[in-house]
Amino acid sequence: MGWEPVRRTRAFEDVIAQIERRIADDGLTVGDRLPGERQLAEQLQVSRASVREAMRVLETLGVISSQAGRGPDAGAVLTSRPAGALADLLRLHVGLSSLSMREVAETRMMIEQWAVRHAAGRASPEQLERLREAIGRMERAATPEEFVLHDAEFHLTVAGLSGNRLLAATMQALRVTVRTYAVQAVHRLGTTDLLMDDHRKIYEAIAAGDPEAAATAIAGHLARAYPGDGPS
Amino acid sequence: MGWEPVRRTRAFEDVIAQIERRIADDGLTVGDRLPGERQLAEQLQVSRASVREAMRVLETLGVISSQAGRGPDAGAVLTSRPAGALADLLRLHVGLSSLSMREVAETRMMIEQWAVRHAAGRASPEQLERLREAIGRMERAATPEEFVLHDAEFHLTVAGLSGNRLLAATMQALRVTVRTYAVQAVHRLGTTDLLMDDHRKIYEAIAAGDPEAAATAIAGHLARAYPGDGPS
DNA sequence: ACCACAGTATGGTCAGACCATACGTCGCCA
DNA sequence: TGGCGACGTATGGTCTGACCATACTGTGGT
Repeated sequence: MGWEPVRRTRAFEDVIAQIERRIADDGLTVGDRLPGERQLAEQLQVSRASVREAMRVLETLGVISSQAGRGPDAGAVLTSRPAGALADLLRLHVGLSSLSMREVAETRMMIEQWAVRHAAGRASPEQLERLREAIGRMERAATPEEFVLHDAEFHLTVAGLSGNRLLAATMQALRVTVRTYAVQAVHRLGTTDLLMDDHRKIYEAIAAGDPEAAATAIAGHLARAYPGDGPS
Repeated sequence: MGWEPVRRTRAFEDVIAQIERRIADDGLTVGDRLPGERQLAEQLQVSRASVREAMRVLETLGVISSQAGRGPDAGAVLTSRPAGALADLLRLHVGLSSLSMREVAETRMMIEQWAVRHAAGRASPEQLERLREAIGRMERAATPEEFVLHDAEFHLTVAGLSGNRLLAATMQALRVTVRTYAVQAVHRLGTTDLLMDDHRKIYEAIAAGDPEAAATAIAGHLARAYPGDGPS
């Protein structure tokens, strides 16, 4: 027969569901505060431990941020940090070998190609300026670590050109995940001249409004950076 | 001066870090069991509550799965379910309006275009067979809910063609997120004839090995499905 | 050989306590 | 009157110890 297993909901799942419902019904939004853990526990008729497990889940998903003490900033506040959650997710699954660096790098290629294709010729002067500044800082970088830092800034700005926060957050998480590899790869290359040329080509294609040239430049750059696992 | 705030790590964060280290060092992999909560608490010199908060985080990220009782399947077992974590993340952030359906739909378009471009002409006979079966089931679907179910099967198979588990998992999460919209949109359309034509075109382009035709077909299909927020 | 029952290890939940933190408030003193 | 220091208090963070529900494991009887 069509029997369904009794879906036992754990207390903390119920807490999450009710918080979610209040977000939808009461129109709670980023910046709003949730009731304290003790109050929430009493209102929902569960123990504080269950409330805390729910908080931990929501915090992991980048939806709340908790602060001890007293005052306007204390307690659990609704936030929006999907990138942190995605980064944790990628790090753990890569560590478990349930995702490979190849897949991560490939996803990155996809996002950046999409972003530059849709941004070529449409980037604002401020965005172009940010790209130029990042390139400038890369040129002046003294160490591989510093270079990678500004390289990340460049590529995150590129992802931001898509105007899509989900893609931007994913890109940020991907960068965090490959950061160690990136530093090692820059060390290995010795020089960053080739990478700098790539960045300039990418910038010019975007500024010139040539989608295919930008996509090609990105592809070449990432192919150089991930010869078998790489940086930037 | 370059003072950094003392980053006081919470107990459960330390637990996560140590579990992560053991995954890396001891080569733990999917299917392996973690020690029981009580034992872990004693070994790490923290309370069971802190261990449980760490477990909740890892479970949220799709890395472990807990089962009560006794025996080989009981306890916390390492798993790999990134899609569930991604779906939770999307649902909450869309609910908070920190992500829009437009961004979700756009991301979906990007993944599917990438997948078909890279799969055209390279899909295995089994994969093509799965696509044909999904189309067949869509044709025989009696209700919009049923149609959307098999439509999801088709599109997930398409995403799987990329050979990239991260993209496949993301696609799965995106589908879950737009599912309600999809059912409503099919109701609104009244007929599924146009959608069926789209699916056949996509299939043919993949089978024929024509990347650009496949990409165009996908784009047209999704444009039809998301006129302002849609299905399929 | 089979089966029923007690034992036991597991996660799930709860209650209550204490600590650390950071703001609010009150009152003292200049 | 203004400032400033001590105390009060609400917040999250942690711990302890207990009990429940679940599901295997072993044991003993038939």
